Amino acid sequence: MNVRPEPNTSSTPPPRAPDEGRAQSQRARNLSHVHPADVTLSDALTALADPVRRTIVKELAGGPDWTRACGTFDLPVTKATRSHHFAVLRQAGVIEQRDVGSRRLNRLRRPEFDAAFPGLLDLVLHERRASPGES
Amino acid sequence: MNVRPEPNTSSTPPPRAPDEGRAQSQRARNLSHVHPADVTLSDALTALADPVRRTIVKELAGGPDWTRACGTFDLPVTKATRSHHFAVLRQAGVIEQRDVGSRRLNRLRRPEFDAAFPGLLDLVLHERRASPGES
DNA sequence: TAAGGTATTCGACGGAGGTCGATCACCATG
DNA sequence: CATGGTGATCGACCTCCGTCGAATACCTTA
Repeated sequence: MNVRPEPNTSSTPPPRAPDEGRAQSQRARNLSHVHPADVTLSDALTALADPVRRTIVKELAGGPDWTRACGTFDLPVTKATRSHHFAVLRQAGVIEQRDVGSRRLNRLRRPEFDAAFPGLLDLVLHERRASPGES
Repeated sequence: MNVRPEPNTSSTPPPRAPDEGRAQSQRARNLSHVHPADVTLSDALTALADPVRRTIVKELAGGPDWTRACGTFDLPVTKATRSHHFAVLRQAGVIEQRDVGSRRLNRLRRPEFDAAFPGLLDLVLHERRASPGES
């Protein structure tokens, strides 16, 4: 699980917290990212094999970058599980996160992830419905 | 886990057991296949998330169809586990199997699986090495 | 400072799945 | 028929991981 300097790969200029120029907060310091290029195929497939995580990815692709906080997703799990899934997606290079105020905004790493695993995200985004299986 | 009539989708004419025209043996009757079109994305991703199964897929792609029996693969697991993995790949629509004599020959369902999950097999076949991580 | 909202962390639980040895079924030879 | 080879099945074990409640940390607003 490598961690990169993480240059600004965003397609849209990300919003900033009010206290812009100050030192990183402890919360932001704990936010470690992994670049898709450093992710194994095992980790990528495992991350996207979970239906809850695929729901997150699909909802995230439905809107602009940096507009969805973790709590705004419609998921059939509690806060703790939700937080776990976001961490897995982040460590698998699928999403990028940034703290703004008390919320944590998300972005789907479309171009970088596509470069590392061509077609994989498309497969997820073209999926009819999640797995649980009712119409 | 649907089971289809399974028409002959092979690219190469598959070999036949010596007793060609006879009734299906019990062994062949237990061999149930699932067409990739009937496989969920969850099952496809889960099947290919395992390093042992990806090794099978890659070895299978390295030679012609219907030339590799289950026992001819170089896998770090016992017979029982090996048999389990082949069953998972079969139920996920990744491979097709056919009994010839006392052996069970395999075929990678390249065109059908590609049609159902474009790019997914390519991702696996282009993977540098399996996950365990030593060169 | 207090209160409320957002999100992570911790510890525990339970189920799913990868693994194995042993056994069994089937096929092909002597 | 007996033997050996191939592969599936069974039962058990164990680890991983998805899940949760509770506690904690951080931010914002009053």
